[in-house]
Amino acid sequence: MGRNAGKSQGMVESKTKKTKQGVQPATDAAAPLTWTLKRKPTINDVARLAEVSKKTVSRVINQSPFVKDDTREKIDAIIRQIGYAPDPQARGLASQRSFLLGLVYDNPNAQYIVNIQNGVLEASRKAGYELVVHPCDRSNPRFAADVKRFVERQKLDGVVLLPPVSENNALAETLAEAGCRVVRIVAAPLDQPANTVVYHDWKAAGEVADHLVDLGHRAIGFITGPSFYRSAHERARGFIDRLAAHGITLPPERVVEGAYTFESGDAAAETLLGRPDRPTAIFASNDEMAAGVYKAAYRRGLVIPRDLTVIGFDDSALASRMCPTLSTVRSPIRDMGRMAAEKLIARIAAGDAAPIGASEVVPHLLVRESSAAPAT
Amino acid sequence: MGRNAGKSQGMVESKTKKTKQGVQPATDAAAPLTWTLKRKPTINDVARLAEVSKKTVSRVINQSPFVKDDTREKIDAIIRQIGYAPDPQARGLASQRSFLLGLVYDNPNAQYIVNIQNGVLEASRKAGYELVVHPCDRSNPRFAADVKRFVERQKLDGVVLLPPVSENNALAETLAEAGCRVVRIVAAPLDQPANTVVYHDWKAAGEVADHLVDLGHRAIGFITGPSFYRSAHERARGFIDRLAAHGITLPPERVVEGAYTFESGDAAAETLLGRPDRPTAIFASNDEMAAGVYKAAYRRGLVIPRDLTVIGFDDSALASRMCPTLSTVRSPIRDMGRMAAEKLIARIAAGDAAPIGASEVVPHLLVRESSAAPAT
DNA sequence: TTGAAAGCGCTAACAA
DNA sequence: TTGTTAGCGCTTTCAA
Repeated sequence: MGRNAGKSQGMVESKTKKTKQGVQPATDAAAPLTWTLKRKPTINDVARLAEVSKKTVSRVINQSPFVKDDTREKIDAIIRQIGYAPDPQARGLASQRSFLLGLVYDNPNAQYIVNIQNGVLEASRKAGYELVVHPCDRSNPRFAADVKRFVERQKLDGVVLLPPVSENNALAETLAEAGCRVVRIVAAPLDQPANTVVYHDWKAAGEVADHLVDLGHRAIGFITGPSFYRSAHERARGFIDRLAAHGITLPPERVVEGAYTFESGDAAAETLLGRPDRPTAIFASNDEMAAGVYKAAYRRGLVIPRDLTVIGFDDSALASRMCPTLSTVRSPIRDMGRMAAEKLIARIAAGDAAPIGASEVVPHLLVRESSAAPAT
Repeated sequence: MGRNAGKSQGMVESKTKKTKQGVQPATDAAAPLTWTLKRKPTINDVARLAEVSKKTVSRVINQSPFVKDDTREKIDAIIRQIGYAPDPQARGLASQRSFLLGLVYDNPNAQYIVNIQNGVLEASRKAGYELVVHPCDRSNPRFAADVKRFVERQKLDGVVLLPPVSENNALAETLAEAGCRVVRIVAAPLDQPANTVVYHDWKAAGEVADHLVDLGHRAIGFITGPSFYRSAHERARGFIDRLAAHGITLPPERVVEGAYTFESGDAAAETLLGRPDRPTAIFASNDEMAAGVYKAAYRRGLVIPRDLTVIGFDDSALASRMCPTLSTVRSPIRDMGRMAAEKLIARIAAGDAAPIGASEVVPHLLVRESSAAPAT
């Protein structure tokens, strides 16, 4: 100890202390009724005008219960009168937080990002948080360190992780260890319920299977997502299991792996439709790929849905704009963003005390024009 | 003065000073070679290890030229060694900044937002800024005050405004008065070049006119954007002027105002195609509406492009995924975001000193499958 | 070229 | 229930 002790103190009485105040009332006695300074009011101004200590004002700001009602009202009135707003930087510096939430993603789907983002914003706004967006690149070996650095430097109060980066357990742990609350949006439960918003794509994929079978399709093609996406697994599992329940097994040549891109959907459909007995229906694991199927069908002169039923997944903007409109699965994406942010905020507010139930989302099938019974 | 003077000083020597340090080397003398503390290193740690004052470290961090090279290298080495990173909150509190950029928008087009956002992120990352996104709602009467409050509270170093809210001069002025640098992305010059990235949609719309005329179209339908969008005006001006240059005047019944939405495009096309002598080509002021035109044509059994040529604007994801693919105008949206952020950062760095040239963007026409000569 | 000391605006620990 | 005091980690005069 004592390395610093006393070295920064001295006979300061004699020095002129430069305070930051601008114009002052002629006497210190009277509190001005209106705020006439250009300078933005600080907690000190509020304290002086209310004739209480900074700390009491601080208590009011932070909703401490240990303030007499009169005192609180008086302070609130002055705060409103002079338009005081606490400085988040100062607040954060003193309390080791930031009043900032983060959104970390590496998903290329713009519509998805914006929808989630809007949901997160809806909740965070309400609670007085601002949102810092932070795309990342899993292919970069330093990406986890980068994200950690971002979170630490900004002292983020919490972070929402989107798939597929949300599926990276190592990252989630790293961030949690760094003292940042994390909520992950994921396709399958892989963490405590308080830390995840889970969407059960497999159930919806099962609905797709039911739908196709109900229509009478037996020759069914399936384009999966890339194997490193959890959602791709879940969608495949739900679809295949449910088909099996109907006594249908997809032969390997009817299943093609796509990359969740338009081009890959086109190519996969080309493969499926190029075989001697082409399927009468194709389920593409997302809308982008389903659009690719449309293209392949268009090129071959096949008419949807007369010659081919096509089902997508995501209900992206595309789905309702295609001609014919695309049957697809809708997830309440924006709601998922909102739920994730709400979880985060609840945990921040409760100091992680209050247990927070699971947030589960079950998407559902929207039948549109691209569905029809197979030609007989 | 003296309101505060002396009241917070005293005989501090005798008090135990509670410093935040964790484990310390046994003696103050030797600087440890590696950083063994759990606590994140601060500027004080760097100063102590480098045996210089805080201020000198600060100078190094802030790239001050007034540091001897040896000193700088020594400090840099230690910074790297212990993995020190300055705390933006503390830095900001002391210097009245935040190292944060803002993105303010009220545009509903997700793809557009994300593209711009990515461009802004590309530039701001590089310069060590993080990005706070802030959608707003012009229909709310308090929206300008809200945005101002946001900018002031967060002490944003700069803000990028997207259209259409970027067209609001009052907002831009309010923010500038609040001391925040603003760069606007706009469809027509309405500010100093340093403050805007201008995209010349009218030129590209002219290209569309040339293209249609070259193909031989004379009966041309035009769906404009909503009149309160600057871009809608510019696109209309460019298109109509250029048609006029070819000696073509659009009769009023061939011009319908849309709302930049899919549905409005559908409805407008319905109107245009429902008239006795329907146009052989339709230029929709954005891709969303062009998709609506596809739908109306599909419903009426018209084949694009055989019966109808359709041109869009924006080169959204939709355009290349439609069947047939849509001829449209591509703006380098992401680049515009990057340019805007670069301007902001340059102005911040230069203290607004260095004049920054105009950033002008000229989009261009992409001819795809939806273009053809009119049937004869 | 460097350093000492005083804040930035707020919260925290402790005391009253 | 309220106030006092010492920081949070950095930059900024001003002086050396």
